[in-house]
Amino acid sequence: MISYDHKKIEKKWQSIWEKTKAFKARFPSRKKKFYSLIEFPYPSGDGLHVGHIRSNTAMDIISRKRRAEGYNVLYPMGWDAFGLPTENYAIKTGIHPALVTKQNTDIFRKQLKNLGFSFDWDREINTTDPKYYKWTQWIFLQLFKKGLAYKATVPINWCLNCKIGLANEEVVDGKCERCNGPTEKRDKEQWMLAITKYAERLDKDLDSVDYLPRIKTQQRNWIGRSVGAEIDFKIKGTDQSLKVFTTRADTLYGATYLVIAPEHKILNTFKSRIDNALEVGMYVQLALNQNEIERVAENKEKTGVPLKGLKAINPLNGEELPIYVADYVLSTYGTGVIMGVPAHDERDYEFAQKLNLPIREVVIPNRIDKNNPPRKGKKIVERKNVHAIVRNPKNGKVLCLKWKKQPWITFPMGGVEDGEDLVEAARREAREETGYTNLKLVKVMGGQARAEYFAAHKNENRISYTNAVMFDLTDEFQEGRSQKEKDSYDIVWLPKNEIAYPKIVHAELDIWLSRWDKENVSFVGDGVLINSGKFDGLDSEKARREITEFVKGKRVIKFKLRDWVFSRQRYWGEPIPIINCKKCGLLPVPLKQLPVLLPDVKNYKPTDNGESPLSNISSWVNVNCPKCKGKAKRETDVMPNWAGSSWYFLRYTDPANNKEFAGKTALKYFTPVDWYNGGMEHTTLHLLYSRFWHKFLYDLKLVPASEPYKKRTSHGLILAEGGVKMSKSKGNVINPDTIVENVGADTLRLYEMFMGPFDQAIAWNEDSMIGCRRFLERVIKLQDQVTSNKSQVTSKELGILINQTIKKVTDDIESMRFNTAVSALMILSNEFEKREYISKNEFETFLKLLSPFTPHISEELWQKIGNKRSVHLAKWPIFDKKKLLNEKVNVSVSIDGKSRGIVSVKDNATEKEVIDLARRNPEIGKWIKEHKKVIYVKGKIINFVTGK
RNA sequence: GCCGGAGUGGCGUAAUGGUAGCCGCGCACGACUCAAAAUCGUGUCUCGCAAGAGGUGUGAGUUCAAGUCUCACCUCCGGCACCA
Repeated sequence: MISYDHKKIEKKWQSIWEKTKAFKARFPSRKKKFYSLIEFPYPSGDGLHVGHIRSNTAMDIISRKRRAEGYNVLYPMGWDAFGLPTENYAIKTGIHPALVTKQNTDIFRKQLKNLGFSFDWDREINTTDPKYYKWTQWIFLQLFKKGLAYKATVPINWCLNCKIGLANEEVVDGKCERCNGPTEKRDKEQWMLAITKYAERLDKDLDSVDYLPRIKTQQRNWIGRSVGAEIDFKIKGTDQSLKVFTTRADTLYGATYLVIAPEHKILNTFKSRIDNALEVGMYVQLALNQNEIERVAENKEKTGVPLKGLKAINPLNGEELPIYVADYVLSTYGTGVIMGVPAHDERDYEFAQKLNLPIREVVIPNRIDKNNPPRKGKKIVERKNVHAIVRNPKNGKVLCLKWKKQPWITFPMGGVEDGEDLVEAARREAREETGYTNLKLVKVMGGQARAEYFAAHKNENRISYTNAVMFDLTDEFQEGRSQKEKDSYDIVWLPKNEIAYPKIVHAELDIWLSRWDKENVSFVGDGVLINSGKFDGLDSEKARREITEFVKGKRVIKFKLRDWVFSRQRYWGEPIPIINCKKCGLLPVPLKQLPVLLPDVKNYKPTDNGESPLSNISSWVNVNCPKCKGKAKRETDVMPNWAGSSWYFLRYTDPANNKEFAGKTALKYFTPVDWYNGGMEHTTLHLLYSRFWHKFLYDLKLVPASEPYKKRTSHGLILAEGGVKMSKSKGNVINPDTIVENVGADTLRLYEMFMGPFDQAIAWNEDSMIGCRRFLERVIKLQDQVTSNKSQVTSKELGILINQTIKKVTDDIESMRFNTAVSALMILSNEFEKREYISKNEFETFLKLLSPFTPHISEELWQKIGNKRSVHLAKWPIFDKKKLLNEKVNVSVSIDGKSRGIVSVKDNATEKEVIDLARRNPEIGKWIKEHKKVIYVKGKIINFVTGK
């Protein structure tokens, strides 16, 4: 009986790998490189948890596979150790954050080593190491010298608990991301990084990288690129104008007012001309005093006041428009002025409703009939129509006409005469066509819809402008219908869920459906212009161009992305290497003096006035100006913890360099990162920030590629049992140590890969893990069956299964379908178990495929069956394309798509052979009677179609 | 509201448009055992004694054939959210 002593095996191999430096990335090297990366952890006091391991194991598998494929792999690890939890712990305990960091990283390192990850530990880095942050500071100074790091007084998010300024990204639902406490807006002088200067490239270059689509989408949403126009509206009686940013220049005829943000400067410039300046002033005061939470409060009603005495001129038609100030317009986006188009913007609609402003529809949706599209060269006739949508409130069914001569179902409908009332026209059509007369008006379903189609009976193309009117039946009384109507169609009542295209043939149907249950709201989509003078009939896209040009507007691109607030009034971060001299201004610390070291302090608490604790250390703060040698002060703000992680992957390529952040040749060889896996939560912060820094360094010609990561993938969260997030406060965090102790690292790794699709969130379930442990125990037992006796070599079928498994595991690892790769290995192992003997060769192939998942046990067995060199030096197996399929295949026999059994045939069997075989099989043959048609897909299925 | 993603046994999940439920957990029965655990074997979607019928969130559609493709809807998860 062979036992599985995981502790002994895992310890043994971990120490051998460490001694032999088995996973060292060589440099220089003639081999092709592969750089695989995972996010370096923040070494919190809680230690590693099982969530970390999912990403680590996945990239470990890929790294090990790449090595077996002959690559020189760089798979590094380090510590992102600056940050608030450590600092808060220091405040509480008085222990120096550096010491806390040291303790925590020691724990993390040990935990990671116990899991057998193939990191190159010689390249370990730590962002809090002065030898590292020297270069973080150096890069900051390059940004400063290029004008991309600047100081500005900005309203920042201020956390009342942490007493710290937060970036927009660190505020979640108006609350501090870390402590969940309330935040408010405060004006403060802050260091900023001009990431917006790179917005266009950060957006566009996403085309050139291989990121998961959802990652790209999320970044694009965050960057928020939108193309629009800036259009000047003259202020009546002055030589000044208001610049409006809009993405909907096509709706310019529908503008019925302008709105400016409360911060807008014309409020001061034209104060004397505003008749109700007092009222306006009070409104603005109120708006500016709101904090973030109040301003974004849900369902907040729109408010605003007019600027009496000021009028703007619509440049398109010369119309005079009132000007309002309202807090729903943001000063920080666009120009801080919008044109109000209530018919085509929901917010404007809401505002207009509230303040009784006119609503003018200028764009209507357009549909081209799929069944009868317009034909070329036919004359075009325009018509005005109405659809009557009649519901029976008793059963929710809808009144329809089933046409006798056409395969149509329609609503009651007809033309509308000029000047005829819509509702009356709809009533008339319903009565004439169906006989129902007792109808209660529910609503007119929004504005018109336009449709283009070919009217065959008149041989002409039509453009229809249709309104829909909705009624409820008050009773089921029905008048008689004319014979003509009776001959034309039957009356049918259809349930709501059957009101769908193409059963109902109206091209406009989707428009009515979208308005079915909604109150009258504005139409915000693109369509065709009406009520727009000479632009009538143009589609939105064309109209945007032509109208913008006509009013001499400028095409502009705007972004939601804002510059990055880079200051923190804290201790545990990289000091910003700037000296402030009253005479000479802001100066960079001379390069020779880098790094600016963090001084020792007694108290890590921020000061009461919100300054960094560093500001209390006069011996550190007071320096001589590097230029005039006069008295000057150091900058006391430190960097956010996103700083160190914005370039750490570059440092791994050359971690000990003390002349540069990394040597050119090492960078050239190792970067860009080939494959970066990490959490979705970093998509809009770390991932975007590091792309920005990297592009900046690329512009300075300091890195060889414009994008840092060729490929980015993401793992799903591991949740606690019950599907909730793991968190310390809930006490449901699973620590890997006990699992490694009880069942071993290999089992834990295997289970995390097997538990479900890698990219999906999944709940931890310790009971299921036992299956992975059992599998490994059975794999160990297989060694007894291994024979090197050639005459006992196993069957052809097994050879095919092995070949299929090589292909499956190889492909699945590449696409991160680890769960199915493990499943394939289990299937092969089950097959092995059934046999008396397994050839050494076959078992070796199996071990090689298994080794990236469970490296310790694979090494052990590899050695046991007589190999001297490590399994990680063995070549990755290659499958033989010709040996993937059996000669005999199972063909499924079905009658009318219903499966009735299988027959086993040669893979190239003809249809006739298969039919014969199927007929002869009594279980299947009894089903095969008359059939009109046979569908035979070689090697897969044969289907008899009876045509019933 | 907008943008992503997902809905399949008791559970985690698997299925190039071609026998739905592979692999694993759990459960049941059997073997081993004085007994239990472990291990091994057999079975395990639902209804039905059976023959058979039904079945992948709902409703339509395309197809010889739909978990898979199309349209509409419902539910859940993630992200964004007055960005004009």
